[in-house]
Amino acid sequence: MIDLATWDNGDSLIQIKEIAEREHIPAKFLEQILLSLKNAGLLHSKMGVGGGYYLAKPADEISLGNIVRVLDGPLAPINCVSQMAYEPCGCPDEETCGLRLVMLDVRNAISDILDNTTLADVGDRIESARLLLGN
Amino acid sequence: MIDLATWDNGDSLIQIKEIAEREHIPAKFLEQILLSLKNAGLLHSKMGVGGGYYLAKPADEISLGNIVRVLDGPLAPINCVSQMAYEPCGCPDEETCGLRLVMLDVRNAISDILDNTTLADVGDRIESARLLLGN
DNA sequence: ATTTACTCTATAGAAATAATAGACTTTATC
DNA sequence: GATAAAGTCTATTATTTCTATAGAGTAAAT
Repeated sequence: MIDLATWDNGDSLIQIKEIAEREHIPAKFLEQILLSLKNAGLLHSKMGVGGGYYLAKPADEISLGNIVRVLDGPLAPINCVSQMAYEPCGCPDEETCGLRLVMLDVRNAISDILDNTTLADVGDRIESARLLLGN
Repeated sequence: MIDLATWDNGDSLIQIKEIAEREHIPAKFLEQILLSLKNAGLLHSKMGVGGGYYLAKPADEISLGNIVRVLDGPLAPINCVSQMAYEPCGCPDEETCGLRLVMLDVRNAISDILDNTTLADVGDRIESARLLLGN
């Protein structure tokens, strides 16, 4: 998604093969990943000659949280503190479970970062890093 | 470890079977977990009749970070931002990898919480939660 | 008609996770 | 010294997840 946001210039489509080469990912593996992101509504695509993928929304409207949830599932380290996939964990009392209280803080810390960082923000950070290194 | 810290009254040893029953964990499975923690130096034990486990250090000197690293490995979401298990991830340029910059923030946010929360802190939070709920 | 490129489903291999089993060692106590 | 209690150590299994590969199918441009 970062690759797509980086190389997207508004009108051009980007092909699996292109991304696979740039990012060193097996094309057939990438294919499934892109398909998941498409089915989740984060990407659109066009079939046939000259086809390819493009972001479904502007880069500043797609957060890393959106993407990670699609590809890796819940942000929470344990399910009993997950917003999207809550499951009781079987401890004696969830309300007063010390581990759960701390892991909820962890989940929120992760979500504070990933849900508030968009693909556009990532692009900005890449540029800053390049400037700083003189590339 | 939280169970041990909670039920530790300075001199008594606690047995696998006891913890297994309180926390609903298969005893044979718990056994291996406690053994790992022991081999990592976080627990001590005594064999034979009247034996059991006890914390190797006071509860306020054992952080959740210590424990999680022993049982689950690195805190980092990806190895290229891990302090304890760094590995290159194969992206074109690590220095300017946008994903890596953000995931480093995530790793640090997790570590800020887990490395600064001790078993004693967890005990305090459990008590506060109980008071609040009137238990 | 042909080529390009995405779509969809199945499958395989490796690693991690959760759990189980059994033989062995140490120690207290009768 | 025999016995029972309790931790030690290694192997093995079952399930799931991760990473990857394969191949047949569909859509669109030329």
